[in-house]
Amino acid sequence: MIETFETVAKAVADPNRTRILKLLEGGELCVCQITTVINLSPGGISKHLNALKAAGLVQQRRGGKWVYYRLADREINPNATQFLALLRDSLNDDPTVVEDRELLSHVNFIPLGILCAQGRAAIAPVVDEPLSSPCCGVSP
Amino acid sequence: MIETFETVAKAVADPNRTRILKLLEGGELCVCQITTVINLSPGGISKHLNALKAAGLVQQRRGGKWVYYRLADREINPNATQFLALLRDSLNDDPTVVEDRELLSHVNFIPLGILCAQGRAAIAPVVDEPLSSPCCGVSP
DNA sequence: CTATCATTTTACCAATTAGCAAAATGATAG
DNA sequence: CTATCATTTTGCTAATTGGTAAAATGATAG
Repeated sequence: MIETFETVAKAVADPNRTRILKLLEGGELCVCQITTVINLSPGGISKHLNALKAAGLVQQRRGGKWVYYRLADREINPNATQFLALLRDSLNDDPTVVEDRELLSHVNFIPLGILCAQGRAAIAPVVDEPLSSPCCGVSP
Repeated sequence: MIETFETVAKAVADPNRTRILKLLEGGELCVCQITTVINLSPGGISKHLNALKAAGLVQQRRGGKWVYYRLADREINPNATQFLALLRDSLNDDPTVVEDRELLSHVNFIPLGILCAQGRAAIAPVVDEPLSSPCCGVSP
């Protein structure tokens, strides 16, 4: 029992995993979408997702070619539910979380086929553009 | 910000530290009381307490020869407050936590001077006695 | 001021973990 | 069936962490 609690707390105690959980608060995502936003190797993301699943924090579903993850809705583990509730009220103003959400909003426009193939390159131009660079059509 | 959250979550994600926090829910305790119940080396306990303090989960107070720790009451860190609330509703039926509380109830009868000097030996006879050993005055 | 004693810090070891690259898996499309 | 492609698993390395023993600290009592 204390072991279960520990598993969940450990799963939450990693910044990349909390970032993933905060992303999933917006609804389910496929692995390559998560990978694009968090910017780790696919293997690394998969391992994190596995840790979250083992803790009962997320669930999986295959849809065609892709695997989608979402926050656990079925109550597998009461500890997990409580941690998810805590997390929902936390970090909403965290710069990294805000940035991830912003990036995700761009990612959402990209068809999965293209996104999975190209990864971050599919959105790179948007990413590197800071704010008000004098672009396209400003008078010489 | 996410770093603070991570610090708190990491602090909670260790079973010996959660045991300490659950003990402190009953009120402040001096280091040697905690050491006796958790049964780690003093150095180890001190390090755990330091991690909890760094996370804003506990506070310190010196009283004469001894240092007392308690759950953070001043709101140092909103994350910490939330985790403490979560923890208060968790693990209350956990065997280890229950056992720790039981042991603490015995420890509470022992003057600190004796407890700090003798450590677990001061309560050892109670600890090893299971339940109904045929003791003192049962007919031959 | 010195000795004592609770606590903290330090030095070190064993175990765990996050990360990547590359191989393995397993589903889909032809 | 075979090829492709998303995801997972598998070594492997570097870094972190929990534990102890022992030295250092710092307050108290004589």
